[in-house]
Amino acid sequence: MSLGLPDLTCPVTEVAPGLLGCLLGVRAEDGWAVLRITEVEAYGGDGDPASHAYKGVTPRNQVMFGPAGHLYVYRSHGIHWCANVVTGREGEASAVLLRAGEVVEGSDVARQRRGERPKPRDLARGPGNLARALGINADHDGADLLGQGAVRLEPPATAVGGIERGPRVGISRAADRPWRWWLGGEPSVSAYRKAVRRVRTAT
DNA sequence: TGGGAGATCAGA
DNA sequence: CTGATCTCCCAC
Repeated sequence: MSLGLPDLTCPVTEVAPGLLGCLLGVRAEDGWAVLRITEVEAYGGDGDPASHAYKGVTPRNQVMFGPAGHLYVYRSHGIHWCANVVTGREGEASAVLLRAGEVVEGSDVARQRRGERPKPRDLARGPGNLARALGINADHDGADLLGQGAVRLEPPATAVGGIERGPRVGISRAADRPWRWWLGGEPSVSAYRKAVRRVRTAT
């Protein structure tokens, strides 16, 4: 049960569960929407082979090495955008992947961005869908979450409880680490899937 | 409810 | 060539 925002400079495995229930507001070109975070994953920290920062700084992951409280956005599978909250001390890359949430404001805009197909609970289910529902893209990479900018992170509106924990989704390395946390009973939480290596393309 | 395949591209 | 994914389609 947390009240305010967690201290983002703490170790990522402590910060991650503290982000559950927090609110993330995003202003994009086509509108403003707010989301209640219901599922997260920790990356980085001490030698995490599943982290984008595992092999050091690159143009893509440089935001992860910066100060806590900024948004790290990357392109996934050439199709989706995924958003992370950078944590820890400057220089030591670590971040919390936002995997799912419940849209609490601007659901009309979110619906417009996601299309008619998905059910209400699927609006921001899964990291790619979450980013799309909020209108997050490369423009938001590096955004300061604690100021009055386009992306803002705010404390939970109500007490948070019922936190559950388990292995991360869709990764092949260090797949056994229980670095995913979610709010039990929340319909927006991703279904667990093991990582599957693609076999090959014919010919 | 869950497994399998395709889409599509940036990173190393 | 692989991947911190999603959606559609099919079997059970």
